[in-house]
Amino acid sequence: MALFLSTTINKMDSKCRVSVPSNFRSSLQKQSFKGLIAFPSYKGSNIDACGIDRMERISDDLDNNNEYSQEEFDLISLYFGEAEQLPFDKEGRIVMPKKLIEHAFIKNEVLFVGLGPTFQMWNPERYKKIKELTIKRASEKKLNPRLKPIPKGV
Amino acid sequence: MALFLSTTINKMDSKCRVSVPSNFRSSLQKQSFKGLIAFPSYKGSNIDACGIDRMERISDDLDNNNEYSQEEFDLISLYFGEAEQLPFDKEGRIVMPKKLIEHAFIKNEVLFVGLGPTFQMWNPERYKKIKELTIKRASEKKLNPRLKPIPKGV
DNA sequence: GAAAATACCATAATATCCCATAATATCCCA
DNA sequence: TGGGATATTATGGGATATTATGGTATTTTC
Repeated sequence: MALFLSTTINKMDSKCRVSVPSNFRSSLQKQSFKGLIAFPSYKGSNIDACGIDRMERISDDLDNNNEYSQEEFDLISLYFGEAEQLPFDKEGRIVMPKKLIEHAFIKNEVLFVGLGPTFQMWNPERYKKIKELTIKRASEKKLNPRLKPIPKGV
Repeated sequence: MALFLSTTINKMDSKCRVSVPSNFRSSLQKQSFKGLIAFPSYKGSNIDACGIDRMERISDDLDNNNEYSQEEFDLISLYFGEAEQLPFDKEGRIVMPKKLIEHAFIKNEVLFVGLGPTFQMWNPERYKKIKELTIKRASEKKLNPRLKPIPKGV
């Protein structure tokens, strides 16, 4: 499974083309669909994305696992409906659909943020603000930013 | 699981390349990603690092564990965005990203400090100062410097 | 046929590879 | 155990490949 890390800012041109960072691309290129799956985040004004592998797994899980509640099932279904399948061009770029551009207030720069199995795309300034807010809230609640339950054997 | 021990100082060249100490390298080379994961320490001006194995476990844990609060999840997510995946070149060097160089005030030397399952990278002079301060504080509080029983699994 | 979408080509900047070398560490066998 | 022979490091620099980013041409779509 892919592991997306680090952040990169790339430019979006007049045709709404954006180069996907090469380190993200390398794992996406290995998958059955050469590109990425993107959908508007329901939590905020950013775009959630991942490779097709993850979507296939979620789909299989949804099909075989009866532990989902009706609400969960409906929510996931919504995701599938709003998901966009964005193929790479020869240069490793994707074309940003208008819906996503509007949802995330993308101007001419896109910030890619790795989140492990998934990643996000942001308007860089918006990301900065949200990040600062997250840190502020965490320090107010005195959350320990250390990765908590250390996984077995580590 | 990797066990990083001892300290080494290596030079960073004009291309920001640093040779990773061979004893660290040998265990990192065995992992699925030939290189290391590095991120700015939240505690101070140094760099925390480990192998991909550790990150994969943390990522899986985050993906499958529902016991995190939203704040915790958001905060940990920030880490993934700040983490850098640094591959070895043929000679066993990594290229230090500008962000990390700035965070840790790296000049032309990098100090590698083994911490068991992880390790750190420092500006050597800064490390020396912090180390002296730590010892001073410990002696003031009359802490017993003997190693306590090592926690299971670490 | 006009507009939109896609493929194709060009290029500077950057990152990576590949080779060279000196210093150090390791081996090996008398 | 000594000490020469061999291998491995750490480090440097030039050559090569890759990236990100334009623009132009060609194909679709309606």
